[in-house]
Amino acid sequence: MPSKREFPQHELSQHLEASAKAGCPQGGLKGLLDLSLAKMGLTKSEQKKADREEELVDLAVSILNQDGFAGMSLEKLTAKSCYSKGTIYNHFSSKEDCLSALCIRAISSIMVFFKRALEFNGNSREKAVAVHYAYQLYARMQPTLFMAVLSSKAPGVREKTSVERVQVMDALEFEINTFSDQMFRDAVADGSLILPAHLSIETLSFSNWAMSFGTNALATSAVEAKAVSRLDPNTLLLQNISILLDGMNWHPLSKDWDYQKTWQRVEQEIFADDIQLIK
Amino acid sequence: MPSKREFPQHELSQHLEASAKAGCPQGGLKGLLDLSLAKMGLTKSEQKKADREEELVDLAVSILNQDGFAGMSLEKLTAKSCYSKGTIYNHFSSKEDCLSALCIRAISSIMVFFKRALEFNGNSREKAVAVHYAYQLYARMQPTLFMAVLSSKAPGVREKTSVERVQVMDALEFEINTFSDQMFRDAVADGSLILPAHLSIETLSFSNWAMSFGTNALATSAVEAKAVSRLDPNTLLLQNISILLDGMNWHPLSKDWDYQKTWQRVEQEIFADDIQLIK
DNA sequence: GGATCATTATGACGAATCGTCAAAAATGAC
DNA sequence: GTCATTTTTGACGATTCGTCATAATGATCC
Repeated sequence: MPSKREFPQHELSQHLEASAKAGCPQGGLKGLLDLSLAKMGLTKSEQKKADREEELVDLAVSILNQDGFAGMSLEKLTAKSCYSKGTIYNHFSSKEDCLSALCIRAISSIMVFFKRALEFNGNSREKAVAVHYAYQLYARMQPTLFMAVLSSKAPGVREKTSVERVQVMDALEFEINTFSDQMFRDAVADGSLILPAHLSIETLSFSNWAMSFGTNALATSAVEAKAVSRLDPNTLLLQNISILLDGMNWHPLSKDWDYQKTWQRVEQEIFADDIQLIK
Repeated sequence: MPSKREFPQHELSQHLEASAKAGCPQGGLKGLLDLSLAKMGLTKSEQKKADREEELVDLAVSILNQDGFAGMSLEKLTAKSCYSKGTIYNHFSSKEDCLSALCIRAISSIMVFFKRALEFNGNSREKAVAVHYAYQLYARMQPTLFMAVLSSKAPGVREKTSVERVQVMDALEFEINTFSDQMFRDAVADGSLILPAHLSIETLSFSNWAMSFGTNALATSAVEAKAVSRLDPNTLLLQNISILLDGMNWHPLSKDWDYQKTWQRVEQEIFADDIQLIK
């Protein structure tokens, strides 16, 4: 479920989008896509609806980036789109439902990043490092969206999300989960990681996630805090992950390998284009 | 800044508080406290205001626990208190300011827990484990409040918080930060922890925080998620922390010491009363 | 084309919340 | 008791939420 255009607001659309009613009818190259997309059981009207939802989520992302989490409202989305409130509520059953749609977009994008990271040419631990790089990169590119994913887990949000969307979210979570587990399975398979006593693949996979999430969340939210600002943001995650993976005894250990170098290689070889957008 | 009564909603006040206008005048044992409290430069009216703010934060916590994060509103707080909207806004300059007050309450409580945990009788790493236990215990006792602390770091919230409160928050953060650093300094001092190459006290302290926060945040928010539910919630944090501290080479390593036992001892010897409230 | 029915879009509406402010009440000084 | 200062009050306009009767659009059949 990769999205067509992911980070428009970093380029030039900031101002374009601000002038209301952007991206309304514009049936430009849609026609070309119709053939390829309509092939799996989607009627023309369903396809139209899906396209519009894509547009609306794009708009919602731009509102989120502009006005922050609390500033996001379906009222604004209505104003910014060329549709009326009723139509908006036809797509999103509630504000929370819209938030969940944003999260689905975010998780999908992260998954795409992860798969790209996995293409890094290196040993199993280096690949894991590459995936962490991807996670951190996304958190820096889309800080608000990154944090919003957590909010969407709150009970109040989940309750007000349409059942279909909850299913999609759960499916995505399962996918990303399986992906993470597989990294560890691969490492065990190639002998670079030997399962410590009493620890399962699932436990290692989760601790790996918890550390990465915790580091990115704190780095994103608490940039003004001394605890974070006193450290180097570029290598924060790498250092934390290195300690953790050393603790798992995942070879080669950080004392025997220059993961700083790996980190830089990932940046240059896989995400050179994306890192440009930040700077 | 310890709060007078911390976890009222777990006992019996759920229903009591629901019936509106709770805890209004009730000048019960206030008189007794006046003497001791009024000693540092607080006029009588300032003291009165501080007392009322304490009451209001109590009420706000109960609303938060009842209606969740999004359901919290100063309108409800007004209705539940015996004051009018103007008075409420006299205490909290905005909804976000009130949220920050809640976070100050939360962080203060966590700090109290930490100090209690530090009294655990054991080696330096066991003390660290005890502090993690305290953190996890608070997250379980006050899940919404625990997550709210993160939200209060968002720029939109910080901007709308009164300057004095921001100062208090920063001071608290510094205190908790210093506390964490000190644990590592002590460990280095007694020889159980030797600083790994190129890693500072600050880095270790932060990675320790990131792991604990990440684990607790995910365990709190994603309880329904497979990635978390498939694991044992009681030992989740201990396992993650054990891997991390092993990675730091903090002795005794987990293979040489039964930290599971330590974990249980902390529960029984330090937090026996509090763990009762959860079960 | 035109009649008929189904689907979708619209925006007015009531309710909840936000934050403000002029007027009323309380407090305190003399 | 009087006056000045501080505090409290609740009515108010603005914003947002989500709903729903009505209008517009589109599909189908004659």
